[in-house]
Amino acid sequence: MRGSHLFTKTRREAPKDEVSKNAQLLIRAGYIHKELAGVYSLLPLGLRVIKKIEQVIREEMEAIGAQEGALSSLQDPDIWKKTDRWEGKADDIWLKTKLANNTELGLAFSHEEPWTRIMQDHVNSYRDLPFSAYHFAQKFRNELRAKSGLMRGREFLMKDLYSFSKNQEELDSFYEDVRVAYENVFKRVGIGNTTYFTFATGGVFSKWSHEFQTVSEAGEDTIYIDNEKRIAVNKEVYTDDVLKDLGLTKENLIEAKSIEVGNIFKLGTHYSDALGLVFQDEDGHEKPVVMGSYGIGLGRLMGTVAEILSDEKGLVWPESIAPFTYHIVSLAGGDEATEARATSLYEAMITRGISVLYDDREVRAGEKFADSDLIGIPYRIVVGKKSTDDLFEVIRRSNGEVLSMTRDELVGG
RNA sequence: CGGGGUGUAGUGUAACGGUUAACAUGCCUGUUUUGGGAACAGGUGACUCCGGGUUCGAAUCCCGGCACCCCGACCA
Repeated sequence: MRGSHLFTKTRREAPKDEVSKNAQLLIRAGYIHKELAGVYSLLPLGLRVIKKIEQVIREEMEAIGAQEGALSSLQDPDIWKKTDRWEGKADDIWLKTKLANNTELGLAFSHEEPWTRIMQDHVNSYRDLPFSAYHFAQKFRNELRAKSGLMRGREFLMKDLYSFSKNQEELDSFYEDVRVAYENVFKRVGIGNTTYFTFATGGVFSKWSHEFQTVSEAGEDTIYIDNEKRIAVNKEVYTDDVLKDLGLTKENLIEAKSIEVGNIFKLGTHYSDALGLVFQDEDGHEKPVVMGSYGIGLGRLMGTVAEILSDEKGLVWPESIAPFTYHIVSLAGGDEATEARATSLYEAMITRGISVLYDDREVRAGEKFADSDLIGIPYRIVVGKKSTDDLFEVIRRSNGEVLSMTRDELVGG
């Protein structure tokens, strides 16, 4: 991608209606556009990051055998009535709409019901179990108060995974697989060492649910961390009984604000009972499928990385989810030989399929550096009159380290 | 949903109830410049959120609405 073709522009100042660091930086750098409170559109750079995050998650989901589908956002009220999530308390969260003939529809705020119903068509025997399915889908929630940029929105992309098992043991086993997969995801996107496996409110079928909480002042949750055991307890279940149960002592716990970047939850047979998702077991008896659900909000995750891995100059993406790996900054300033050198490097890298943004704009060095810092691509290759055809100055965005790399090293050949 | 706050060029800000709504930045022209947001000159860009009202006169005061931000409540 050539910088001169990229339609987004950077801004010196953030719009005054954004207070959160994640939204300020992502808007200033041209990753996202705010449509409404709690509703953001993705611009080319932002979409690249989201796609990268999506791919990291996809790889970890495939690694535990989950199968990808894609369910609709428009929802049939019938199945939600069966689980008592169409009216009453759920009214607070739904965004509902109507067809021309006045039929009511909902915009999905989650997908337990539709996934469960789909499985009625495909699950008959114990031989069909266990398995798991996931998708990346927009969620719509009528948040009373959207806030903190990408942290709490009314429309957002979420990966949700559902598991279908014969019994509790199978569910427990898969649940553990997901825990490991989630830890891998958070490690890979660069927030592994500040993210804690956290005990939180459970449900009817399990004592706890678990959250993955990333320590950050931008978070809305409060957790108590045991750094030795690398686990935490959400404030909502922070009681003497719970601590005793978990073998934790107050003296070893540190209170911290945190962002919930993932949640895993044992559903038991709540949804399968309500919607009649059953299978015939070896013994000939009909039994409800035992389920689990597991979610990661992609936009929130992008926002969390923006919050945590940024500095006063701008964003700092880890290679795993950066929109580009390299940022060639050409300081030709009208010097044809320099420009040719930069362009030649760019074209060679593109030919090799290397992810590179080439700032070929005719602006001054200072502006290019400032923009490059703000956009936060991991490696900046500075091509100026000082560089030669073979040796390039490469600066690591995360720590400012200056590397000297040959053309062959950069082009990979 | 309760409480508080804010709406003025694309963006950030200013303007006592009183000329043609100002400054910075952005954008356009030109000259010069070219390794950390350059300089100069000229230009472009606003029914001051919407609707009423008070007044000789409203960006400014009052009423209603809408939007946005913050705190709280809420968040399978």
